[in-house]
Order: sequence, then structure tokens, then C-alpha cells
Amino acid sequence: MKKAFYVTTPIYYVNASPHIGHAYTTILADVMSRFYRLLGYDTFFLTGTDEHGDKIAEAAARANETPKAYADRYSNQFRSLWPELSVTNTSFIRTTDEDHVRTVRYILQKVYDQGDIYFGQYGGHYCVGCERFYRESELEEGKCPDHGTVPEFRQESNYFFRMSKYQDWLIGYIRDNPDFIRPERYRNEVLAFLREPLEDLCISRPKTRLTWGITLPFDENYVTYVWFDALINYLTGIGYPDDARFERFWPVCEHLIAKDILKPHGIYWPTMLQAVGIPPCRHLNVHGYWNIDEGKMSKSRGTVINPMDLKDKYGLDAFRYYLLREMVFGLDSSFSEESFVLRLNSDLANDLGNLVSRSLTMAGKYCEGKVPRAAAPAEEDRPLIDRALGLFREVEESFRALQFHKALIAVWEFVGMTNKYIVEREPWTLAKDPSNKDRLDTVLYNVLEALRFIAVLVGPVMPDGTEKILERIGCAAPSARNAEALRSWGVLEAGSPLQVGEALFPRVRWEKKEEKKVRRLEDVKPEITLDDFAKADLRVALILEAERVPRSDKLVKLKIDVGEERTIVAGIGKDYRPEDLVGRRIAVVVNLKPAKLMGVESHGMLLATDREGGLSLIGFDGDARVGAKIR
RNA sequence: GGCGGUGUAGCUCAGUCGGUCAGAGCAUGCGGCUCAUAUCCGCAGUGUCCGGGGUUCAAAUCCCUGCACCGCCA
Repeated sequence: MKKAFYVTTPIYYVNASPHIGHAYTTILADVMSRFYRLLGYDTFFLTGTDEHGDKIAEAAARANETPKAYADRYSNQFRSLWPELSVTNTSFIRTTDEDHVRTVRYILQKVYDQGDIYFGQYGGHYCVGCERFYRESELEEGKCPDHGTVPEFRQESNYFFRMSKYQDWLIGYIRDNPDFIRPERYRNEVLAFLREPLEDLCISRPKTRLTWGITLPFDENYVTYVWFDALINYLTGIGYPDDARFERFWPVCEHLIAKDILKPHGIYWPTMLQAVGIPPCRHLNVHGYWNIDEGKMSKSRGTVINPMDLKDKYGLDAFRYYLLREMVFGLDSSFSEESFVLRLNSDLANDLGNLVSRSLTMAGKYCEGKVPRAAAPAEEDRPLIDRALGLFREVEESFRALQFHKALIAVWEFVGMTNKYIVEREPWTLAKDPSNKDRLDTVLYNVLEALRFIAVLVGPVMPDGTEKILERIGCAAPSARNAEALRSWGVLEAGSPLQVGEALFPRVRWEKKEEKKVRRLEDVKPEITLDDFAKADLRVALILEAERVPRSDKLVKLKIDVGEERTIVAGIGKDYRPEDLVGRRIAVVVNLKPAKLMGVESHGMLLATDREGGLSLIGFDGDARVGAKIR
């Protein structure tokens, strides 16, 4: 029986349009499933949309729509985007699907019956934006740290999942299965989190407040809360509980997520599964963020790049190649048009595209546009052939370890090797002497064979380019597109017609936009009136004495004259020696509420500015009168 | 505040078990070739391996400490 492979993306929340983050995860899942198909695995690739919850209900109300109509609209954006990115998902699941609702209720009932769900009280500061409660200590000045809004106080009776019961089991499981969560940094994060006692998970919302959700099977007055609903999609998607696909695919499940949803996937989900009696997925694979220019990608901040822009501008293959080549799995990467164009021009246009072009042109000129018949390879051909035959294993290892960039580097080393092979064999010189015809044919055959290997190996990442190359080198048969075809050299059939065609990856011209942006002051505080400013009493002061505050390398205690003697403490110890300060005139806020710093009371604050490598005191042009107002 | 990660060429980064480890790609400069998309191939650099201390015959690598940035938690 064929081996099985199952990969999932998160189901995307339908409160926003798809962006680069969604595209990356989904393309990654696609690359993986295409690769395993190449290996001959029976693959299942699941993606979809998450559609319940407060935020959707509220957004729908604002848009004057039913939640379902609203969710339909956004869900369709995702569903219709994937084919445009050549994403070949097996199935597309929605949390509003009937079978999903049935499975969620089935699991809730099961867990409830065995006593792992109980009814309890929960109260506190609830932020609507976050859809969660905050503890007092988590709030910043009484506001939500993410949204900066004042949370509502809510008290509710709700259902809780006994997550804490499974904490020790989970710790043990992660310890016993070192590659369960990967890369390791995220495994460590989960373990670090589990060092603290786990709280039980609130899994319901009363219908008085939220009806847009799945009704609890054991209490008509409540719906289930977002994570308990969403995570279960990974089971519903393969037919749990009664479809045979579940037995086949679940044990090999690979979850793919971005690091922002590590906690639900690394903690809630395995404990939920354990409560149901299902083992965790095979791997939880966690990737980093794409940083757009400087600013971070964020759904709520609205810095959204539409993946379609670059895909349309430079082609889908280049887009997919860039995403896979540029990011080291697990780490953050920065996304810029400049690095995109650099990759496209150097790797795709110069190295690969030009290799295809020169090979086909030569075969066209010297071999009547057909795959030539090769004689036995010469000794000097061996390295190229051996490398080709060894390449698949290397690429496979990198793929299995999620080192996609390394797989591509390996293929590109081979592209370079083939380019070098051409330069060293000099087909154009061989062509000048008809007695070299056999050798010329052999060399060009080898080049075309090398291209076949390259084409098949980049297939998971660049499906269109692969098709074009295989077609042009006269190797269109579907049987060429599998790992088996990479086990032997000499698969291309002599006499097959070649096509030169247009440039595969045209070089693009792109110039860095001139930095003629209007310079703008950053971090400007809210506007104030003159009266507001006048509240600050600024004076010229003369430093009379200066000494370091004991046990602090930053603080210096200053005795100053501002028309009266005062003591102030300033954090300038790293930039000024006390002995250099005495006698200087400085600017001081004199009506600032006194504050104690390291036990010393400070009656005022001096003014300074940041400069490269430290602080710079504000001074005066010429002598200023001590105690004079600064206006 | 606690825990963890990172710091290597102009840029992005690789560097396993301490010992050809001072590296790759891009960018830059020079040379070669003419089949090719001004492409390809070759050569050439520049380094406080974040700072300081320690272990060792030997440290980018191990230990301690400081700094900077990042992440998780509180």
C-alpha cells in the first residue's frame, strides 16, 4: 500500500482578506504535498476558513449582513485565491460545514460525558477585540495591551475543559517526542509555558451574548468558543469519526502554522485530543513572520500586502520560489521587492532561465532541434551525472527537515554545475569539426538530461516552470514527473522534438525608488496648547557639585543653583564623568513632582537629547543667567 | 523582573564533535568565452567572528561576564 501524507494549514479567520502570511503557509503546504506526491505518497492537503465568533458576528452586523453571508463572502476570497497560486488542496473546510458542526458536537459530548468539561464561573476584564479575558496584572493602565481600549467587566457562567488534568501528560509527551514541535525553539517555548500551572480552558459563550457558533450538545443556551470549534477541523477534514480516511491520514498529520498560534496548537490541541483519546499529530511545524520592509505584518494594524500584486507583476513561479528560497523555516524573514527582484534576476533569469535558453538554442542549431543520441559518457562527464543521481536524496532530506531553502540551494548548485559543464565542454567549438559530432551529441544530451533532473526537482515549488521545461526538452510524459524518473540517467528519448520558446524567466528591471519621501517626524505626541506647554517651568541651572549615586552606573546626583539650591538626580552617568559636570549650565524642569531614584530625592529633571552612543546635555549659546526662564 | 534566542565580509547568512574555519551567495573590480535572457565561467579582495575575562597545546565554536537586538512568560 502507498504511504500516506497529510498536511494542514490553519483555517483562516474570515475577518480579513488573504495576505502574504496566509499565502506563505498555504504555498508551503502545497509545496510539501506536491513533493510527497512526487515521492508517490497518497497525500491529503487540507485548508479552509474559521467562521464563528464575536468578531464575525459584530463585523457582519456592521456590514448589515447575516454572519453566514459575511463569512461566505470572505471564505470565498480564500477559496478562489488558492487556485490562482497553483495551490492544490484536496479539500477546503469551513467551520460552518454541517459535518464539522456534527463532529464538534460529537467530541464535546464525548468529553463532557467522561467528566472533562464542567460548568463554572469566570469573570473579569473582557476585551472584545481579543475575544478574551484579561487579568488585572496583564492590563496596561487599565487598557488592553493589544488594542489600547478599556475592557468591559464581564462575569459569566461558562463551561470549562479540564486542560490542567493533561498538563503532566503533555510535558511527558513533548519530552518523549523531541521532534513533535519543530523547530526546537518553539518546542522550548511550549515547555517553558508548561512550567507554570495550566489553567482550565473556557470553551463556551452564553447565547445571550453570542449566537454565532456551534450549540453545545449538552446545553442549548451556550455555543462553543472559537478554539474548541476551530482546531477540530483537522479531524473533520479527513472524516472523523467514521470515515476510513481518518485512520489512514491522522497518524501522519503534519500541521503547519505561524508562530502566533503556537499556544492553541501546542497546548490546547494536544490536550483536547488526549481527552478524546486520539494521539497528537505527527509534527507541529511552526514558521516565522514575513516582515514587510520595516514594519511587521499584522492583521489588526492593516499593513497588508496583497500577494496577488507581486505574483501578477513577476509571475507565480518567481513568487513561490522567492517565498521558499528566502525564508529559513522557523525564522522571520523580510519581504521586499528589491530582494525579490534580486532573486528573480540572479537565480531564475541568469542561472536557470538562461541555462534552459542556451541549451535549447544549441540543440536547435547543432542537433536539428531534436534530442540527440548520446554515445557512452566520457570520464569527464561522470561528475555531472553522479551529482544528478545523488541530488534527489539530498533534496528529499532537506524537504523532510523543512529546510526548503537548503533544498533549493542544492538544486541551484547543480544548475551552476551544468552551466560550468557547458563552458568546459564548449559545444560551439565541437560543432566546428564534424568529426566531433558524436561527442557534441553526447554533451548536449547530458545538458538536456541535467535539465530534466532540475525541472522535476523544482516542480513542487515552481509547477509552471517545470511543465514548460519538460515540454521544451521533449519530456512531456507524466511518467517523467516522479521520483522514480530521477533514479536513472538517460531517460530522455533521442529524437524527441525540442522547442526553444520565449525566455522562461525574463530579467526584470527595477530601480530602488528614490528616497524623495517627505521626511516626517516620528513618534510625535498629541497636540498641546501654549497653555499646556507653559505648565512646564524650565530654568537655567548651574551645576555646583556632582557625584555618582552609589550602586548605580547610570545615576548621578547633582547639586544645582536655579536661583535656589536644589538636588536633582540624572541618568547621565554613562555619558558624563561627575568632575566634568561641575560648572556647566544646563536646562532643568523645576516644577516636576519630586521623585526618589535609588533612595535619593530628585527635585527636578535636566534636559538632554539622545545622540549616537549616548546622551548629550542641552546647553546655551554664551552665558545664560542662572535661574532664568526658558521660553 | 524571569527564561530563551541571536550577534561572523557592504548586504543576507553557513560554519557539525574545539584542530585547512576565516566561508557561500548577492553587490563591487578585473580577466576568459560567444551557445545564451548584457547572460555563463574564472580570479580578486576587504573581517576586532559584538566587547571583556577564563579553560585549552589549540576557541567563531566550551565556560563566566557585559552590551545590543529579538522572542516567550509575568
